Amino acid sequence: MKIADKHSKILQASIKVFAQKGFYNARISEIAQEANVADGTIYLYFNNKYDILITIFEEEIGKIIAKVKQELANVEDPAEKLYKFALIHLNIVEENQDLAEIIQVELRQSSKFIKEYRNKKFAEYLNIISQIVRQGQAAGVFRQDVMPGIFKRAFFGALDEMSRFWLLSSKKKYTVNLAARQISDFFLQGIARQVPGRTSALNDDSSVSPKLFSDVVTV
Amino acid sequence: MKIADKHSKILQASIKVFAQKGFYNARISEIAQEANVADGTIYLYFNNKYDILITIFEEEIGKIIAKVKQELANVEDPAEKLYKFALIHLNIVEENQDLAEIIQVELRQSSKFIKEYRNKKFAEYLNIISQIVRQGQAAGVFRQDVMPGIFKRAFFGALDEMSRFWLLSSKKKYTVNLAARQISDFFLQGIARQVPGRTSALNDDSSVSPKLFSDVVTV
Amino acid sequence: MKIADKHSKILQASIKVFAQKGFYNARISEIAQEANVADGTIYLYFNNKYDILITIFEEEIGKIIAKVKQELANVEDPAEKLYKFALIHLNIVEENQDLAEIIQVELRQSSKFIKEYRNKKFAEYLNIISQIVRQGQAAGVFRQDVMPGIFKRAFFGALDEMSRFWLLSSKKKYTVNLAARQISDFFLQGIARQVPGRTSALNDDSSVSPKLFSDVVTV
Amino acid sequence: MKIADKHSKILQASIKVFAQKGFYNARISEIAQEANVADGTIYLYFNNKYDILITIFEEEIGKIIAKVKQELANVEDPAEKLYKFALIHLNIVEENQDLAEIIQVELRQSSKFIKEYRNKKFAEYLNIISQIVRQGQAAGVFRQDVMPGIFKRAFFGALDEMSRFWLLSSKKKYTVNLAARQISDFFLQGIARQVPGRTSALNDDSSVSPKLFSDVVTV
DNA sequence: GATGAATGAGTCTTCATTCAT
DNA sequence: GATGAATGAAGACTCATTCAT
Repeated sequence: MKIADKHSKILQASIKVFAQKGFYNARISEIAQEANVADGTIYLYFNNKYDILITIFEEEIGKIIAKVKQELANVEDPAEKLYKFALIHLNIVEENQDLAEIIQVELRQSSKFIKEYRNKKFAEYLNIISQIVRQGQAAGVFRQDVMPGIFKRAFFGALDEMSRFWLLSSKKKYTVNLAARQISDFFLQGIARQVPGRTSALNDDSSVSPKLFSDVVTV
Repeated sequence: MKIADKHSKILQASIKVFAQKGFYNARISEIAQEANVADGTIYLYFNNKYDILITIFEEEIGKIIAKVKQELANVEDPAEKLYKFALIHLNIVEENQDLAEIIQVELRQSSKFIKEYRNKKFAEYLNIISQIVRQGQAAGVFRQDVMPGIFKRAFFGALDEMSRFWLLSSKKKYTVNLAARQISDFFLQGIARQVPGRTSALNDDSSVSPKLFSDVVTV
Repeated sequence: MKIADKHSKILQASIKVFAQKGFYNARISEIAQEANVADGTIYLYFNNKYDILITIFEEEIGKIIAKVKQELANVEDPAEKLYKFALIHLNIVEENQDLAEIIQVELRQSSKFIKEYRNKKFAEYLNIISQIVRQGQAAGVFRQDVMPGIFKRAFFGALDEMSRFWLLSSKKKYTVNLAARQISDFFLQGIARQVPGRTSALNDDSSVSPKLFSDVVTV
Repeated sequence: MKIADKHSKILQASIKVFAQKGFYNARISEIAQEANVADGTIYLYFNNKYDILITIFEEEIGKIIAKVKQELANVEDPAEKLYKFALIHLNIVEENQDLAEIIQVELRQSSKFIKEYRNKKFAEYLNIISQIVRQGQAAGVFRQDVMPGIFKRAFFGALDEMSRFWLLSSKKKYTVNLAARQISDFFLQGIARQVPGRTSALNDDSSVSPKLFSDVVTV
């Protein structure tokens, strides 16, 4: 058996067990059993239990980011790109439920390492969104007063919460397509009914906009 | 010292320690020290460590829901209500950072109890949002094709992710007001620049809209 | 309330709880509740949990010994006395089941104190039996080769095991009278059918008897 | 080291420690030290502390019963069999003092499990005695009015109490042979001096005997 | 490399005992 | 004297990690 096989087998087993039990309630012996190896074997491939978790993040999140970037590469229209991002994100969750569960749960732990790690690695993912926004603003199709740093978090958070809903409930109320379409449209068009002659508050010259920018603490 | 005092003292200490270390890495002895009581005293007020966590949720989340509902009571305009909700939510997070940290981290654990609990208690909170949407739709100021069940999750998720950002970074890039304004405007007006004569995809009669509704699996 | 009352109330409650749960599984708080006093009150009357157990032995066993001695006082015939002893012993067990349970169980603990205590206090009780034997031997109605030191233990053991059987089974197969009669007759007449001309092995001049006495290690 | 070895090593160490300190005062760490293994190792072979105790009973009492039955197999005469039983029983106690101590002390605990267990396993042992009695009655060498259900308990109790005496006192006053001979003779011939023409009360036609049988509550 | 028996540090929890009221 | 809330020492048990085979 090739080394790569066993490394991967343990990783896949860990994803399954961590997803089911959570990191702290997962037992090394369970992972070993799931991976069909001896307990000790795991330590030939990983330094410790925590290292397995980190490796899951490193390897799997990297793959996801790469996949999303690649699939967005040939979409030009920023609005379309945003919708596509939502669709891809939700599809990945749908197809990797165990992994998604782990990322959602364990990446929120308050361990110092996790916090730093999330900041770094996650930034890359979130910045795909802010890039789309900036591109749209440059192209003049997105409002100038939208702050990409806030938008990327809001947009990701919306998708993320939708994902959690799916992971929790076995039966799905909405399809991935519907959710992706609705959410991207919320962010693109808003839910307010377009009243002729009325423009968005975000474009408003009045007191609100200036105030918005004076709210910025740091850039 | 009144019983209520000690119960509360232990709860506050737990919130602090759980937020700092996470539930699994928190030691009962740390909580006891933080609360200035003996280890054993904790067990006069709580059945076990897990019971403390549950009690935090039960008592604190209840307070929050009550507070939000009350503060929204005298706002009439649905759009204004949505903005207010965002503002209140973010302010509560800002003012209860330890508690917010715990809710964000521990309420995602995959324990069966937590899952069920979250489903129940959280539904109440999310439904504040969907009520606003339905009210807006009834008043004709929100689009009819917005699905409240998706919207409430998207809107909450956006706020929640923004909160996490704050909890992670010590220095805040954006003020609460700015974030609340931006996020509620994203959802109300969308970020797409209003092109005269163009209507939202959500209102579009074309292929997209019909497909949206055929996507609904369950209502 | 008189002090004596509370001391006694706690003792009676302890007997009940110790009998039900055993000494090690009995909780001071249970005893307090059963005695209708506060936990702390128990320590006004006893030094510690173990002291309660000791006191039960001291006070109650003393009463029993006195009672048995008194009831046997006006019986003259040694054989009748033996039967009477059995009857009284079994009746006391019958009427003080909780206490009997405790004596049976806890007085066998291997604690150094208990061992010494049993040796001392118990000797007094067992010696009532050996006195009867010696009296019978002196009167010429009991065999001379019966060793009172062995007999007292055998006779007591027989009654004790019969008692345990009663304490364990809720429904009684045999009456106290029947058991006392049978057991005392076992020891008095033996169970072997009397064959005319045959004498007991105990009276036998042959190899056995001399061997019996040469077996004595210490007197 | 073979698994059987360690299982047995822990069991033997437990027997020693339980005998010395009693079950409740024995520490797992003491057993581990005595067995020359780590504390945790014990839990590879036993579920918990109590399980060790149960296993001691299950494995050791079974051995004893088998041994007694086997050694009695080639004795024909019921009276001789009774004497032999006494001898074997006392010899086993002599040779397994720690085990005997545990059986005497812990098997009397009032735990529900112990009670049930004792009832079941012990019945088997006691019934060896009642079988001997029935055999003797069938052969016409034991009296018909002896109740085997009472006799077995009386006879066992006598031996058991004698054993306890040995376990408590370091120096032995009597040899095993002497005690076995005396006790079996007590039960076979009785201690009353045979007066010519006098028959046992058990055979008496008078008021006593009929009363005996009317005392039987259940058969 | 692979194994899995063995390790022992670490922690929740219990409960006899104390002592301020 | 009586209370019962508070204490904190003590111990069973778990499980990540090691290492001899």
